[in-house]
Amino acid sequence: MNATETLKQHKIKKTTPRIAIIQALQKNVHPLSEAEIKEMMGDLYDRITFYRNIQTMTEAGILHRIVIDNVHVKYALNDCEKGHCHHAPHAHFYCRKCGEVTCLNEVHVETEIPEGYVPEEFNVLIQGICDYCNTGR
Amino acid sequence: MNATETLKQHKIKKTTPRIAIIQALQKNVHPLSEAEIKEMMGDLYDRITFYRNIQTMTEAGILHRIVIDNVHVKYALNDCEKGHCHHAPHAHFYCRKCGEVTCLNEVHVETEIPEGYVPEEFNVLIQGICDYCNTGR
DNA sequence: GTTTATTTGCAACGGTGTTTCATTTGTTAA
DNA sequence: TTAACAAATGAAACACCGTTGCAAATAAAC
Repeated sequence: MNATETLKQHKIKKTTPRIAIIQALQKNVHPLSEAEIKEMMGDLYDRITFYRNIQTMTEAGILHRIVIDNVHVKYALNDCEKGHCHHAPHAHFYCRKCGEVTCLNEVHVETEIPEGYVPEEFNVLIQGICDYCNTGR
Repeated sequence: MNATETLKQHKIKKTTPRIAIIQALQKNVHPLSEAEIKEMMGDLYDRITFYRNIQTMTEAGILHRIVIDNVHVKYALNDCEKGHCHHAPHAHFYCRKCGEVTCLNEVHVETEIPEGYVPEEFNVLIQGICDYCNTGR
């Protein structure tokens, strides 16, 4: 599905910066950082607009943020076809060497949640070394 | 165990700011934010020293950082006795209403990690509403 | 095409986290 | 105890991250 269709389907306005962000993410296998998206957007990039659109499109269900730590953040489309991110709750693998994030399969988390607590969202991040970095290719 | 013993046991120097940070965390059931620790430290707080000590003590195995999102970070002692944080890998519950973090039980994560990937660390954050906020007490 | 609501992009701001460096402090060993 | 050394502190300065208010531009609906 192309960027225009995606925006229409989620009922938010089709604007140049939004299309550019979606296309940048579509062109890559892995989730991207803001810097990477910025580079791909060229002149179309504006910091404030970027943050606002990330928020709007996250709320609209078009993409999701992947928080590695309080400094590193990546963005990925919910419907990316590559990997396993079909927006079923899934885990993310962060490679400490190359910094790439890979969306993993659906995840099952088992822990004891105290009486009365109501879970709404599960975030699972696995850190380590990816195959690429591990085997030297 | 008191703060001085903790530092000695982990073989790092006993300094005033470090003791103050540990004591602040010991006095509270829940993990604390920097702002909360700062308030408890009073004059003993210095931003740069704080960040460096968090890093030093994290590496030494005294405490751990809990990253909620790229803006909200909390800190907790590894051996807190309260809750379940005996430094076995555990999940964290973040209450979206009151902002408190609760350390949960040991966690078991099930997902399919691709061939060749070497996991080193699992981070699990569950977001939702805590009992306290849910039942109105 | 005109209207209307949304979005953009600028200015300005506050928070987060790091590096460099001189000074102070803690520890170890005499 | 004191001297000597290594480590930690705190000040200044910097780079990023993320948000808000507001006027101008733009998209969608009529």
